[in-house]
Amino acid sequence: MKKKKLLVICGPTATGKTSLAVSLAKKFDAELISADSRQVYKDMDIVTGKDLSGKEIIEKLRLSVRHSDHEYSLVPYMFHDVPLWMCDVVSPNEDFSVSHYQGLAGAIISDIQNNRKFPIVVGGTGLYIRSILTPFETASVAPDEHLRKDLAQVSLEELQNKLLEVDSETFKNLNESDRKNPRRLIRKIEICLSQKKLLKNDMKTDFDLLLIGLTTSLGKIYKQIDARVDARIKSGALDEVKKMQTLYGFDIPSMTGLGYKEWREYFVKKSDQSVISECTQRWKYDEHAYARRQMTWFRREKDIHWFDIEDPQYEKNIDSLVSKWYTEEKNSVIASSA
RNA sequence: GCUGGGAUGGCGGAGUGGUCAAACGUAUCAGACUGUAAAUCUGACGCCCUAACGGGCUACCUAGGUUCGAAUCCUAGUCCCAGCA
Repeated sequence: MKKKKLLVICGPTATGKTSLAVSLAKKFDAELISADSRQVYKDMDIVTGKDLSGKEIIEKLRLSVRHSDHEYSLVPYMFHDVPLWMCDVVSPNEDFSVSHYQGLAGAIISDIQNNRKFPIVVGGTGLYIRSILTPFETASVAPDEHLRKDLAQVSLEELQNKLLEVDSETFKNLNESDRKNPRRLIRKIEICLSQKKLLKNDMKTDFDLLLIGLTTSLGKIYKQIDARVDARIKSGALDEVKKMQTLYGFDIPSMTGLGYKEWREYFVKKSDQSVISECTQRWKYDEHAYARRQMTWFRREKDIHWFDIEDPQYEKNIDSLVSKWYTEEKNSVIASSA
């Protein structure tokens, strides 16, 4: 049995992943799947850098996918002459998480692989990419809103004790950092309390995989980020924030994204000019930190072929790598699942 | 020119005789991570040695001084800010 091809383009923000993906998709007649935890939200366009002017939909590719009691009707945009999936899939106030991504993007990928050419996953959300490559079982344990609400009031120490009581093994396996992370502790408790029977191992996928990472020095990334933030503000980012704020407020997950959360003070407290520059700087710094976090995630992922975008040859090098991979036939040795 | 306030680690900003290499915040660097992931959390952060416990050196504008001991008190100087002229 022939393995199915999947190309992944990842790396920190502001390194030109999308435009690389577009040119590769054109060349190899592929479809793009965004791996971006923020671009899944409708109407959050300028701040998240969606850049979907025109927004023409490819109706004939529409795909209906069921995930945790919801029916999602997915459809790609025509983006620079290439189909682009997983943008605008839910409203900002709708539930969305890795679990959704794993289900929806997974379905899109098989659909493309079975019926058309091949998919290119492109984005900077490491966990989402991970969920495609090795889907995980605990993703099926849905949040328990009651429990979360209760535990939100509880002190760190109490959370630790609670988890210790519910499942001491799990607690002992946690590292120092996670033991001090309330959100993680709550989720662990949630999983342990759920009656769901879980498989021990992650499910395995068996793609003919090529991972490409784009990067460069942090200093250069910071410069890129700063310029991009300024540009987004010029194109009306603030109006978008204001609109979202009026519609949803600042207290929903989608509003914790970079470029939104920083404006809370400006829109809620005092809206004078001096605050604008403070918030803008804050936004830039937060993006810097985000790029760093992305790097620490991706550094740990094995099998990524890294390219420095400062290298004048990088596009050429990627091109030949992909061409070689694309024409190469790889047979699956063990077809495994679950 | 006079009067008052101030000068602290990359930045902001505590500290007013010992427990201060100096709270806290922030930037920066590194790390974690499996239904909030652009989220959440952890560590480092004057220099040097040590695997670590720890130790050494240099530091709170500058120069002197008081004191067993000073970022903290005194004197002079430099610069900054505010009020007066």
